[in-house]
Amino acid sequence: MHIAVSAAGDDGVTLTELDEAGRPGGAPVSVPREAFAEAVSEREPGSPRWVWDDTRRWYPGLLEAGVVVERCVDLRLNHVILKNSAATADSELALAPASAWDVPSDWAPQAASDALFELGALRGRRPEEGADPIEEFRRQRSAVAGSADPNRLSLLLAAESAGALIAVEMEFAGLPWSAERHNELLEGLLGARPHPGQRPARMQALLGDIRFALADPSANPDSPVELVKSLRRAGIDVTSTNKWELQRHEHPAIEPLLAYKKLSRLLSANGWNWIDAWVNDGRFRPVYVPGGVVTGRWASDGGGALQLPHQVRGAVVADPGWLFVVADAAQLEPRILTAMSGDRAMAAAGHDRDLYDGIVASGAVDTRAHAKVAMLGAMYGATTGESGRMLPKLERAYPRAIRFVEEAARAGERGEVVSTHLGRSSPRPPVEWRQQQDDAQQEGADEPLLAAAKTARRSWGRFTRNFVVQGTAAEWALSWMAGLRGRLARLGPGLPLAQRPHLVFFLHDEVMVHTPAELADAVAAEVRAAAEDAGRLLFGGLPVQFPVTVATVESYDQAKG
DNA sequence: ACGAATTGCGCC
DNA sequence: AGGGCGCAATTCGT
Repeated sequence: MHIAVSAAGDDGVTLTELDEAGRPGGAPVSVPREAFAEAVSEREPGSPRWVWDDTRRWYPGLLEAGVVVERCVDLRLNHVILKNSAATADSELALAPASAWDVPSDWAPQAASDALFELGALRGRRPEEGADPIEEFRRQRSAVAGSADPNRLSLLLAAESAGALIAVEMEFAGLPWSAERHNELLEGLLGARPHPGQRPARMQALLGDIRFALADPSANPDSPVELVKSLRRAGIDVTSTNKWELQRHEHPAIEPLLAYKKLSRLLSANGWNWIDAWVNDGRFRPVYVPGGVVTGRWASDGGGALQLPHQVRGAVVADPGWLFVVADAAQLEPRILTAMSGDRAMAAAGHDRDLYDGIVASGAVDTRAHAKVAMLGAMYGATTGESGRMLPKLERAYPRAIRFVEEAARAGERGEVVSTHLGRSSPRPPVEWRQQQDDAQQEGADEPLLAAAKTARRSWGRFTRNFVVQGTAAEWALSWMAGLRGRLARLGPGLPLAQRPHLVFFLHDEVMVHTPAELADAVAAEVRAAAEDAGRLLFGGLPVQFPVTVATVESYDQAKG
């Protein structure tokens, strides 16, 4: 059963039962905002699917009232998918002009301070006209029903909506974070916390080494422009200060300089200021943004949640009596490519073992490192270097897989749209791109113009090449996590989220569950089972495995990393 | 002086 | 001539 949730006046909520096609069934029921959570929890035993415009708008309040929602339809996220999908291109929804449903969520993130939250409540609330959730739900059901493969799209929409629930739940629970342990890690690497504007001792010492090695007492590694000048004066022929270029040179200044930059990065991105800004009551609460990346990956807003450096992962510490179950999907993207392309040779290479080892065992390349760089290159569109050299070997052994990504690249170069397995489609190239290609076709187009157009064409091809793999991997990961979420709920039936195993972190192909220690083994089993489910859901009977590595740990740095 | 763009690097 | 991001600090542009 579906129940639509919509705002009624300033401070009420209307609940309307809907049938499968999205038509209203019984009479709508209006309740005051204060009674909303209770009204939802009363319905829970029958587990309806809650249909609402924006999970971030409705769900935080429910969680605070102790209500965990089992299933939902996030109309805004699903709208974006259907609006862009090639599978629903001729639907009423896709053909309609832009509306309130095309505007990104502006509901105040839960992580905002109270003061900001109050401010957000006063402004930034869009008018509701043209945004009737019941009407939108009907349009979405109709678009899916009229597509060539409603099952795949339905799965995608369900997974995306489950992700929206999980994102809010992870913000609600927070990632357990020991500020004390973090401080110890920083002190070990940098020295004691300095006064504002001062360098930590370890960086100050390295600065001395750099200046000595360059024979330049005023060298300033914090300024790329000045640093390039200093390096060139010392006879080091660089044009930029990035790590890649610096590493190629042999000079006593290079090593301390790279060490300095590494520490400088740690200090500015995840140093003491970061702790002050982001850790409260032993929890790090970033804002996750489902669907924040065009490929369907999540993005995050604030705190750099999806870029936590390995250096500080030791500060992610489970509560006393609790543990983390950390799991990641092994070689996810190559396996996704294997399944999408139906490459049986590659499926065999990855059967019951590390896929890269299997590629070596097949004789295609000589080392695991070569297999890995060649596969990544194939999926990213590398043409030069080691990766480019390995590619022909890979293509001889696995022609179907390699041709699959090549096809996606050629389509992009022609300006076409490509789609993931479940039907999320790539954006069309920007109008300037189209214009540039057209200009290059004109008679008398000069050489620089032709070259620039070709560069842009290849670049868009690399994007579409990667889109199909990265996007389908995101679909698998969402399905995995959504299934795991349901399984975790059954490990602690009726318990509030924070008192039973719950997800606390998600990083593209990796999940982390915070669990009472005695349930850790059960959680690990659910993680594996959910991964098997995800493979079956997306690819049915194809003989492609999606193994996961699972570690039960007290702190994040103990997971393989 | 200020906002926009760039650089550099962290994650997958 | 290698895909997708977010963030801080520097540098550019007006």
